[in-house]
Amino acid sequence: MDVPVSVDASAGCRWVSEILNQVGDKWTIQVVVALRDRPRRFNDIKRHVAGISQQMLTRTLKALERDGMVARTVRSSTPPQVEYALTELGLSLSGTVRQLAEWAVAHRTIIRENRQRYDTSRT
Amino acid sequence: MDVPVSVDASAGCRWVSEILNQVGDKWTIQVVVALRDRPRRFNDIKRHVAGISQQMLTRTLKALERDGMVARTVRSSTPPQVEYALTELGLSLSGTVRQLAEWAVAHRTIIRENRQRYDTSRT
DNA sequence: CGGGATCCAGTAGGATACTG
DNA sequence: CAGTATCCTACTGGATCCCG
Repeated sequence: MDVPVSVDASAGCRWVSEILNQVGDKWTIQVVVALRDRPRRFNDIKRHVAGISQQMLTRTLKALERDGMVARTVRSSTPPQVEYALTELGLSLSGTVRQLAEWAVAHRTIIRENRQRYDTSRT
Repeated sequence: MDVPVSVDASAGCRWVSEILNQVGDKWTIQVVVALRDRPRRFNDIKRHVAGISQQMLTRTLKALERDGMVARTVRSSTPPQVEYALTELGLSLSGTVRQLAEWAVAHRTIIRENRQRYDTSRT
């Protein structure tokens, strides 16, 4: 893989924005995190994420499947079982996201303080 | 700072989503990238980002300033000069984002292929 | 030059209700 | 159980005019 490492706006920025736009939507990460340990079925994910509607879960899973982040396996039986699992691509993303997650957790206090200071300073 | 490093859904996920929601919006990253090399003034950033409206640039900069990612310096003169610079917090974020950027660039081809395959497979 | 205020279109996302 | 279809609301983002 001989990929240019530098991200100099022209080529990379649009893509980074696009990726982050998906990853940064309201649910994608939480779904990915829910799948990181093991494959899960639809309502299993729904229970794990908590707060997501079946509508949004469907959309999120479809987007992830489209990108090849998640593999969908249908087992025809009664009741039907559909299992979702992270692919290697999805797993590698989750690893990268984890770093951002740790950054977010590590700096949440400072950010919270900054916001409060900013908000109160302009009453 | 005794912050738990693990991100096990309950505490971290909401924050990660919130951070990524801002970082992943349409312009934040590009603005941060524009400021990574050196401080810039409003229209300088606007020229550098290309495509952004002054409205969205204002909002983006305000959000970044609120979080303490960007410092705003006003130099009262004619014409007035306002300079924006990344703080250390903003710089550290840009470092973390850079990794995600590299991931995005490195996997863009695969993702593009996955999407095409998915889209054509369900014509 | 560096914005603020306003108006407006498009989309993300929530709440059901219905289906195989 | 695992979705699809529909409707509705809120926010995002663009354009434009105005102001210090």
